[in-house]
This record gives sequence, C-alpha cells and structure tokens, in this order.
Amino acid sequence: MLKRHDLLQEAAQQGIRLTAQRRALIETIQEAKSHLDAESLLQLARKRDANIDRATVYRTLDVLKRRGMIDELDLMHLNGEKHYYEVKTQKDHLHLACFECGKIEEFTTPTFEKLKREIADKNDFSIQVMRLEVGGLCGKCAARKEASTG
Amino acid sequence: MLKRHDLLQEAAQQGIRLTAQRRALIETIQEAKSHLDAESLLQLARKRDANIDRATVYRTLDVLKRRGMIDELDLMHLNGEKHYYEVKTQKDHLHLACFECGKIEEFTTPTFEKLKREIADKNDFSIQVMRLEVGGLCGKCAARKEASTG
DNA sequence: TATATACATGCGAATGAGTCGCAACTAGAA
DNA sequence: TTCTAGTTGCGACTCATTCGCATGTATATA
Repeated sequence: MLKRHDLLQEAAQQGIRLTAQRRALIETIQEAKSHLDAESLLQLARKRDANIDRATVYRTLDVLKRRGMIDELDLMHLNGEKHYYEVKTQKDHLHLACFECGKIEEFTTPTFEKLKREIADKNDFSIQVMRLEVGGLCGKCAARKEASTG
Repeated sequence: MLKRHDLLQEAAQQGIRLTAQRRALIETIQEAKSHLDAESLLQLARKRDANIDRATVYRTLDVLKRRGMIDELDLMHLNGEKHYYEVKTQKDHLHLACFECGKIEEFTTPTFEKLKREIADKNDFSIQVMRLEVGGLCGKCAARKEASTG
C-alpha cells in the first residue's frame, strides 16, 4: 500500500477550520479502503456525524482538492460521471480500469516519475496535479473474451 | 501537428451507417482546430446540416468512442464537467492544462510509449484507452504569479 | 472567559451535461 | 423497388454538482 499523507494533521497545519463535519469527512476519506465518490463519502461520514449535508461534502472536497491534499479521479467514467477521491500519496501512481469487470488497479513505476520530470522540463510547466488513467481489459477478462470470441 | 486518422474513411470501412448528420458531425470533428465539447460540436455541425439534434451528437460520439476512432478528454475539468473530443492520433500524447489561463498544450515523448508498454506488461492488462492529463501553471502564468506573490 | 466575526453549514431550489422512450424516418442490403 | 434494422428528433427525464441565503460556530482577540 502506498504511503498516504495524514489529512487531519495536515489540515490543522494549514489552518483549515476544523468543524465536526469536516473531521468526520476527513477521517472517512483517510480510512477508506476503496475510492469513494461523493455519495458514498456522505453515507459513510454520517456514521460518524449524522448531521452532514451533501453540500458540505462537496464544499469540503473542494477545499481539500485546492490544497492538494486529495486527488480527484474519473476512473474512466466506468460508472457514470461521478468523481472519486483518494488521499494524495507520496509517489504518483496511475489507475487501471477494466471495462469488463470494473476492477481498479493501481500501479507505480520509476518511468512515471521520469515522465513527470520530462513533462515539466521540456514544456516549462509547473505541475500541480497529474492524472493518468488507463482503460481496457484486465488479464482475466481479456482471456475470457479471447476464449469466447476467437 | 500529430498525424490523425481519417474518420470518414475509417467509418465507411468499419461499416458505420453514414447518415447526413453523421457525415456533418464527423467532418466537423475531423477539421476542428481545438478540442470540441458536445455543445460546440453541435453548433459547428449545424452549419453543415441544420437538422442535427443534441441527442444525435451524443449518440454519434458514443459510436466513435466505442470504435476507438476518437478520444474523450476531461482537460482537468477546467470549464465544468463537460467532455472534449479529438480524433485519435497515431502516437499517444498527453494534455497539459494551465489552471490560470486555461491554455491546453499537447506533448509526446518516447517515455510515454515506454510507460505504456510497461503498464501492459507488468500488470497483464490489455490497454484500450490511455488518458494522461496534467494540471498546473504554464511558464508564463507561473512567472507572473512568482512576481506578484514572492 | 466572553465576544466578535469571518467562515461553515443545512436546506431546498436550480443548473447543466448527458440519457431515454418512442414514433417517424432512411441507408443500404437483397 | 422493397424491406428492415438501424437512426433520428423530440421532449421529458436523470443525476451529479452548485447556489443563495438565513442560521450556526471555530477561533482570534480583548
């Protein structure tokens, strides 16, 4: 598992006002085992603090995004147009989404870091966020399709 | 400029039924000078064929996407949640989006191709689409910010 | 510790991109 | 020329996300 930032601590350091709702939301994101969309986040966070409104979820996500504490993903729009969120990790990583079974895998490699440096250098661009998403078929689904089609 | 596929020809080859609306849409996408969203595509295509409905735009985009003839981009959601489309090019390329001035730049490098092979190999994954988007500040905007803040 | 206020929240209504059901139409095969 | 599976326009709909505004509150300061 990739090393994640400690959101709550970071939020305090950055002087983000910590309301009960924000605490509940931040803790939920921090401890999430999978990528959460706004609705799932709302439902889970309500177990910690029942009085959280949907608008607050979006507003909080926006704050965390702007501060670079979380990343926003589309996951190839596998399930409609909603977004998913994850705590920023120390190393950049990419997401592989299987169009068939919907499984999401994460992957890191030095080549990705290298590419990042190259992008910044060769384009005179100061990178804040980088999102690499790959869509296709995971090994299992590719094999199954192969067997049934050809 | 990266070499693009010839959509109309490819559509014919693939046995896609060519209605007047689809022709207008395909030609519009092919000749577009910038990344088009569904609404802009609709407006432009109507100059060629006034009777095009919004639903047809989405349905056609969907066909072309499924066939791998065009790519769908989010461009870091710089302007809301809409999607942008572009003709698939011979080489994969990535998009740099400046959060300040909104400029979009494209970039290719062998490292990207290398990364792609690595992803496929090390994960046993059959890649269909790959989307790499980068957000940050272009050289000019970074310099301007530096000057005014620091 | 009390107070002030800039910032957060809940609510409900609004927005905007994209989708759907269905009757009418038509490209291209036979 | 005819047939029909695939395509279209229309208008209503969905669903994620945003907004305006009155109310509430975390935190700085006295």
